[in-house]
Amino acid sequence: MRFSKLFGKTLRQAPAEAESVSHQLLVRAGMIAQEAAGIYSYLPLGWRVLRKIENIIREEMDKAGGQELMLPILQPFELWQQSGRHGSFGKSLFTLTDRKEHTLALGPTHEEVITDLVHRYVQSYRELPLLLYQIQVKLRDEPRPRGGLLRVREFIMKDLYSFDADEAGLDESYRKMCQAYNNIYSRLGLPTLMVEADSGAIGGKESHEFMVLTEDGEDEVIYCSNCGYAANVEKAQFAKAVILSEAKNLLPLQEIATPETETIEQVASFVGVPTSQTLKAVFYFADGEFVFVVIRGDLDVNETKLRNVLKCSELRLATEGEVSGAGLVAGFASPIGVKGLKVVADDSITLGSNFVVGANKPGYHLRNANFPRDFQVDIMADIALARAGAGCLKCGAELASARGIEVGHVFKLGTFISEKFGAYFLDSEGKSRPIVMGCYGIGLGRLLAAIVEQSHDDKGVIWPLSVAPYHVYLCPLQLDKPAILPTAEKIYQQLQKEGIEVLYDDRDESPGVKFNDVDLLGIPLRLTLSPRTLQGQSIEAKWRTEKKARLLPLDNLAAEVKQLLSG
RNA sequence: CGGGGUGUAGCGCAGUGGCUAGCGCGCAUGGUUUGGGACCAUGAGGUCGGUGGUUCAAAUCCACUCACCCCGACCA
Repeated sequence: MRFSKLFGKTLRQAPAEAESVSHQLLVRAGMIAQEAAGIYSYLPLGWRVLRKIENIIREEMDKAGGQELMLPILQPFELWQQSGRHGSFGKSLFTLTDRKEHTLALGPTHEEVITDLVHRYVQSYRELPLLLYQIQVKLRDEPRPRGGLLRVREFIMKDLYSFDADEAGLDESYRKMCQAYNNIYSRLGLPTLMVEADSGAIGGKESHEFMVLTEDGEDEVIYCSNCGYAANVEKAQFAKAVILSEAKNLLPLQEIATPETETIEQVASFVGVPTSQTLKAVFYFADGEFVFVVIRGDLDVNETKLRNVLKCSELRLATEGEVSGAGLVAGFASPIGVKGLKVVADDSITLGSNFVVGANKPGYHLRNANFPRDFQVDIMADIALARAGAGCLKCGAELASARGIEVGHVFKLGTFISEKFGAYFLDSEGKSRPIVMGCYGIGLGRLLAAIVEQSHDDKGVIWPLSVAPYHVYLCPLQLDKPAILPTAEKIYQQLQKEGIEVLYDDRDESPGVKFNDVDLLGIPLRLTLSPRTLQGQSIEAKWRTEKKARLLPLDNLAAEVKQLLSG
């Protein structure tokens, strides 16, 4: 490719709205351009990178036994009613109305379509297992697109769906996919961490995410460097310390005046106990129902866990008005004596005794509250948020925290979707059983952005060879000097003839401009031809990742370059 | 949806009521340059996000509205 003909120019300054490193660099390099919030065009260079990522993914999916197909983006809304997931996807589901006033959804994912498809074709266990995948555009009306390509509303995603006869088959498909994912990340030069995850709106049981650890990641990962336990904070479990009160026995309830103590910290220090000796009350609205949540004072509520135990789709904190409307006194609320409200407790309230709780009247708390002596709960579960410093549930070592970009997510779906769509098969004994499903997604654009986030310097992007838009940047200097241009042209032809991907900078620009552009674009190997090098019948070769250059003889250059690229 | 911010040339920005809206980069033409974002000259490029209002006069003041960004909520 001749640089002079390339569509998309490099920019010295990134647009003001670009905040994340990958967003800035990709825009400055002329690889992507924003059209609207969370909607981007890929320019030729960016598209080349994306297609390379796509091909690597495709190769690994095929190697794992996947079969590629193409599914519709326009989907009958009825499919979503049939699966019941229109509720869990909620407003993220784009919908439109056709001329016959029929509602269609723009596919945010394709479990519905593929299960509906598979149920019409698969009738026997002999046809299983089946691994089907697609690489195509998905649309989600995200509440807040952000970070350039990191979170968008229109994106290209590889999604593979596995169909197995039983749980053991699913386990095998799941294992294969995890292996394929690790192959993909390794070919992309992207270190990832596999973490336990919540399955969210997709649904299902076991689920893992693949995280690229970086400070600007939007997810938080809790991990144990001793035993290797790692989980998204949404899912992370931890060992809750057992708190022993000074008194060994359960003491009688005692009301105490606690003026102007609204927060747990104020209450604890006023009464003279640690926060772990108190109980905290938090109020939510879950699908329109008021919920009273109680948790030990030193812990916080994990809203994802709470959502899961409540099996609700919409969850938010209750407003002050709703709290007082429920007959509660904010800041002094108490689980003791509540009537007619759903009470959810974290199991930490059983790991201690003689707690301080609100008295449900302003300015007063109660000492020595004990469960279940003094109050009852409707649901007791782990709904606590893990934090760095807590103990690992598996080995007891101290947990740590890091931020990450989610570049892959795999789910064991089970049979809930196949049952809804009547995707049953006959097993070897002639018995009808639902197909056991899994799904495995990778966002290509996010992957591209994650590579940049994780591989760049102050000059620009540093592409790994496997996805670089071009492998070689051919850079003649002083084009008006004798023999420079003809020699460069000849080299360009030779390299192309040998199948080397070369970006030929035929522009009449100063050396500084060219060098800065190639660094920004992140092309791995730079070949510089100047009167100086030409005098010795040589050309200078320099890797993007290295400071030092070396001279290569001009004759047999293509072979030399090939050697360098393969080595 | 709550909080904060920004909309002036392709990009970055200046311009707090005054008549012809500027600067840098980029772009075009000519010339001089050439190993890390050269220089000179000339030039093209603007419904100042939109609508309505106040005023003799609005990029500038007021109201409404739209778009985009950040934090939170939410979300693979």
